[in-house]
Parts: sequence; structure tokens; C-alpha cells
Amino acid sequence: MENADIAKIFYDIADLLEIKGEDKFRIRSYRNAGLVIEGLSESLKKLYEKGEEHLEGIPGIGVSTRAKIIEILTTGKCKYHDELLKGIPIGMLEIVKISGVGPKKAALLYKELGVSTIEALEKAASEQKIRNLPGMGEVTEQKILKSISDMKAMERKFKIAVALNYANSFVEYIKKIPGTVDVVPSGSLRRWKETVGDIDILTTCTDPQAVMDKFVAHPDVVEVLSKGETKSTVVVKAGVQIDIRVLEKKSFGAALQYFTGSKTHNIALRDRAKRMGLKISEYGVFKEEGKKWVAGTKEEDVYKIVGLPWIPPELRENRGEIEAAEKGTLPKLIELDDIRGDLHVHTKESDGTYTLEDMTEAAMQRGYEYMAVTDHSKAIGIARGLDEQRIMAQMGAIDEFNAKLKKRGKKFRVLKASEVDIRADGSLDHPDRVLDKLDCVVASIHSGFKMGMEEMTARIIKAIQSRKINILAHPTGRLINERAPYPVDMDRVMDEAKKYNIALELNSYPDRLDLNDVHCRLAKEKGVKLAISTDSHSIYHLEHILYGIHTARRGWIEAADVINTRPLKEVLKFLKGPKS
DNA sequence: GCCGTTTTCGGCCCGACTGTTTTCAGTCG
Repeated sequence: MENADIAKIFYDIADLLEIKGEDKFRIRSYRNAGLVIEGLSESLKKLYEKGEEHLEGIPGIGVSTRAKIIEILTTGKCKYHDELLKGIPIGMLEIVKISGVGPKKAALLYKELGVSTIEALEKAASEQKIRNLPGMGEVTEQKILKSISDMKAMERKFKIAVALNYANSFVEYIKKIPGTVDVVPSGSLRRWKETVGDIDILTTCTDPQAVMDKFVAHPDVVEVLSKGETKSTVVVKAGVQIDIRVLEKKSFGAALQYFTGSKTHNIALRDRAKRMGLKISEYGVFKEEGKKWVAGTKEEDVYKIVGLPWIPPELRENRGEIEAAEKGTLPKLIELDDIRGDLHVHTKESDGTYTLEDMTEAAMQRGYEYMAVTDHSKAIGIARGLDEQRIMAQMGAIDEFNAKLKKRGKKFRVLKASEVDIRADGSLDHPDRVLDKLDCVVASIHSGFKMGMEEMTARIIKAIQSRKINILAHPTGRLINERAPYPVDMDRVMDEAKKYNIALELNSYPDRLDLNDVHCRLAKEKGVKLAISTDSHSIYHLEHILYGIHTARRGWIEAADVINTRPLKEVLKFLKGPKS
């Protein structure tokens, strides 16, 4: 039972209570508990095993929720959840997820028409039974049908790289509309979440009507969901939803703060303001019963007036950032400029598309000091993985190339390296005599994903204990929206990595982002070093470092936590350092 | 259900848009 499974139960409870029409604050508590649990860097199971008292003091988790967590951990079930499900068909949980149908309508549909599954809902709508219910009409009925078909057609969450491309294109387009001043994306995109549900763009301008008219007329728009004076929503070709808001200059900072979220961060911030006699809305900060505007032009001002320093968007998940801001202990987050080299790069020798020379040139242009060439080992036949003979030859070529760079007066070093496969039994895919000659050994798993957690954890720990590896690459193997992470006890892996002086990779490829933000935070807490790498297979992939940096920032990572922020000499010292 | 720089009881973030219905509830973010 992992944190995500437990969180799911609390989310379900919240949904079920909502359908029942229970007190909305209790509902909020359960939903908040789910969010808190999802964002914990340590597993509840582990905390509980350490002793029940370790579950105390988690904000948002009180006596009642804690008891339920313990019940779930020890029995695998939650009686309260089961009781609720007895009264409400499980399909109702799906129905409330349909856009335009909330708990009230769902309850009415169930009570009046006995609808309790998506299929039944679709049938009732097709048979025009819904339009006769109180508060519903023909339009509602059509919307329900459309939402169902949309939901079937697409995945609602997009990888950040996809969302960022759309956002950039719309920002450029809106900027060209006469009279626009500011055009800034906010929302989860600004917080650099790994997936983004929709894009929120904020603008200030002299002619709001023109912006709204042009916005909904963008050639990529396939549907206009709503259009008002200050707010419109459209859907573009790939199914991405884009919202726009037109704002007064005076309230732009407050709006940016509000729409950047996250929701739980904002609730915590507004609660704090309220206790200080202030009210925060997207239009500003107000006092004297909401009458007097006191701040909101700049985002910094909103935080300042409630006694806090500005908080970087990546931290705004209500995972302790407000408390840290108050105490003055916010981390000094890593930045793009801190990175001095890339420790995971492929060339044409295996499955990359550019030569050693090309990749080096691109790395030098980014201002790097070093780059590790980590072509695959022979186990990855499909990627033309290198056997002993070929990697020995490559090492020779790299030595020669480095000598040439030196002659040309370049202060850049290519590190001899390998992305060596961790085989199913935990052994490595190059012999020790090869691994010993390399500057940097990056180890990873590319097959046998279906193992159980015990076996997989043992496999990885065996590779770590070999004392031959420096970096564990993409440690959970997940592909966002495509492949779940393989089961692995990250807690134990990190403890071993620390013991054996091994860095864990944050793979910046936007499909991977592995480690994720929560794991990064756990690594930091445990004192395990990270390598933020790109796994580049082309010169263009080096730019993906941006996604890695922002994911690291979401995990509270500072430059000192990352080995490839160090100068060459220091990195080599780490790589050659003692293994336990 | 959670929580405390007015509180261990009585609060709990705030506003836009839509569809339905003549003044508002529901939904969404």
C-alpha cells in the first residue's frame, strides 16, 4: 500500500461525501488529506513501521484521518470508505468526473433516473430523458453527451513539453494583437508540473474585447467552451484546453499569484491573510472588510503584505513552503546556469544520431565544461549497444579527441563513460576490466520490468554494491502517460546509494522526469546526491536540461545537491571517490 | 475533518460563467 493508493481512498471518500451532499468542509478535509499524502516525500508505510508517533504532526492529517491511515496500512481497507460505497454505486465516482456534471447533478440523475454508470448516463442522454429533470435542459443533455465522447477520445493531461509548445505559440499570437501589454502563462505550467491539464494565460491590454475575439479565432481552436468579457476558454487541436484572462494592470500581480496556484497553496495563503485581517482575491489584497485595496500590482507585493518573501512557483504545492518562507529557510533553488556539464549523452556509436564531435560542439556552445559519452552496452541490441571491443576503441577515440581539444586551447573534457545495463540478476553488462577504465559509469535498467518490488530492489542494490557504478540512471523507469514506474523500494535504494557514494539521476527527458519531484525531495532529505542529465540522443535534446532543472526545483533541490554543478576537477573527485 | 497571534468552538478562499430560471444554483478553477 503506497502513498498514492492511500491518497486515492481519501479522494474517493471526498467524492462520495460530495454526492451524498455532506458538509463541504469535511469533504475538503478528506480531499486535502489526499493531496498532502501524495506530496509526502516519505512513504506512510515506512513512517508507520518506524513507530506510530511518526505519523503525527503532518499538517492536514488529524486524529481521524491518522486512524484511517493506520487502518488502511494494517488491514488494506478502510471501513468508512466501504460503508460509503455500500450506499453509492461505484460508477458514480466516474460520473462526477464528467465535465459539467458535479455531485448535485450526479445525485439527481441517480435519484430520478437510476443512472449510476457512464454507459447508463450516455443512454439516458441519448433517449432525451435528462432534459425533463428540474434544473436541466436540452443544452445540459447535449453537453453531457459531448463530455462523454471527449473523455473517451483523449487523455486529459499533457506532458509539460507539449503544453509548453502550445503556450508559447499562443503567447506569441496574443502579443501581436494591438493594445496587449503583458501576456504570461500561469497555472501548473508556471509551476513546471510534469503534466499539465490546461493552460492559463493572463494578459493586460487596452482593448479586452479585441483580445477575446482574436483569442477564440486562433486557427488552432476547434471549440469555444466559454467566452466572456474577462475570461474565455477554448480547446485546440490536440485536445489541450486554453484559458485566457484579461486583467487590470493594478491587479496583475494578484492574478498571477492566484492563477499560478496551486489550489492548496492559495487556500493556505488566503487563510493566513484572513487571520491578519486581509482578503486576497485575484484582484488584489484588500482590508477593511474587503473594501480597501492595499496590494496586487506585483506578485511580490501579495506575499510581502502577508509577511512573506516571494516564493518560487515550483515550490507552491503547500508542502511546507509557506512555513519555510516564514522562517526564512526557503531553499536557494538550483538554476540553469549552475549546470556545468551533462553526464548522460549518446552518440551515433549506439542509438544517438550525432557524432562525438557534434555532441561536444553543442555542449561547448551551451557553455559546459564537460560531457560524459554514455553509449549503451551490448545487452541493448536494438540500440547497437557496445561490446568490450567497441567500447575500448571508443575510449581510445575519446582520448585522442580530448588531446585535440587541448591543443586547440579548449577547456572542455569528454568523459569516457557508459550507460551499462543492469541485467536481470543485478550483474553489469560490461566486465570489471572495462568498467575500471571508465571515468564515469551510469547504470540503468531497460528490461525485465515485470519483477516484484523485492526482486527489483535487490537487483538494483546488487548493482550499487558492485562498487563499479557512479550514477543510477532513470531510477524508476517510468514513461509519463505511457509506462508506470517499476516497483522499487526507493527508500532502501537511496540509503544504499548514500552508503556507496552513488548519485541518482534526474533524467531530464520530458517523457521521463525520473526521479520525480517528490523523490528528489526525499534524496535531498537523505543527503543523496543527484546528477541532472539529459539522456540526449541528439544535439537538440541537450536543451531538455530545462525540464530537469525545474523538476529539481520542485523537489527543493539546491546547486550543492547536484554533482554536475561542480567544476570538472570536483566531479572527477566525486566519480573516483571511495565506494563506501 | 482540521485547526488556533481573537478561538478547544466555530469558523473554514474567492469569483466567473453557464443554463436555467425570473434571482440563482451548480460547476469550475
